[in-house]
Amino acid sequence: MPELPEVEVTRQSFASRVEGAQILGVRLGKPLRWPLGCEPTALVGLAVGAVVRRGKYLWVPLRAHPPMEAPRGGLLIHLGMSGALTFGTAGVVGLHDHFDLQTSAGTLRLTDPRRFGSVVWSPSLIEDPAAKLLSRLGVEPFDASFDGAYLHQALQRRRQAIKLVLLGGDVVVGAGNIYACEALFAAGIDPRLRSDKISRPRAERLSTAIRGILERALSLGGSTLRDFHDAHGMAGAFQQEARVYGREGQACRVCAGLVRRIVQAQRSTFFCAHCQKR
DNA sequence: CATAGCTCCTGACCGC
DNA sequence: TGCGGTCAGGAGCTAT
Repeated sequence: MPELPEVEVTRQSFASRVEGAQILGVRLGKPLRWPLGCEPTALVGLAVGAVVRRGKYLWVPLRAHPPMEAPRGGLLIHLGMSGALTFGTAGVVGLHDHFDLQTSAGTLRLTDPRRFGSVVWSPSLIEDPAAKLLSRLGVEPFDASFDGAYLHQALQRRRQAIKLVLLGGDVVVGAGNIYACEALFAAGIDPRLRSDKISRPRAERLSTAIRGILERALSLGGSTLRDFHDAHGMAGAFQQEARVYGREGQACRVCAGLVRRIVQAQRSTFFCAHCQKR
């Protein structure tokens, strides 16, 4: 579910409220993708710092009380395919609530039916396991370093279809299946086109499209396909603006041709063969 | 190094 | 209503 906009919307919905809170306890449900990596009780008494996002990961820094003391690592959280975080008064523990961080300001809860998500303790962002999980991530789409020149240069080294390179996240992070499809539509590029065949001008358009689509989704609170919501329980609205994603067989909103669905690396790709060229 | 395929898990949906 | 098959927003791991 969650791509960069959904993760960022989630972060914004609880970061300021949890910052400075003290950890009172940790509750673990069924196993997530990886074990927590520390004794849950070892976190009790630590204070929560400023939550930051890297790609689709959230880093929750922890430090000893009082806050002047050195950092005591943090929690690296990923929402996987079906994860959602809520923050507030902890209600009844549901079937899919697999992690609670109980703090003096409220409980941060991960609800994740498929359990592809993870909460992993790490001593810092530059030490394992956090460093390992973040090491191959590409640039942030909103960084100044992400531009047409960078994208073109990075794509020159790949022969995979452009859609798969965007999904890979090692050139630029943040676009999952929905936004990769939408960005390629916006840029007028066929998702099957080999990355190294993309010209400099088209790379320029694509970088602009990726940033634009993610920005637009962010401003709309993300996409709600099945049940995404932020930590306040708010749904997103971007999916109503989708030009191609999930619209197989429907008329393209630009040329009225039929939107097609193909499968690339076992994942659906939606595109308009008339508007998107090789 | 780049790439292809597999994998984790549960729920929703579709056709019979 | 029940059953089986298919598909789903992610991404690390392994083998080549």
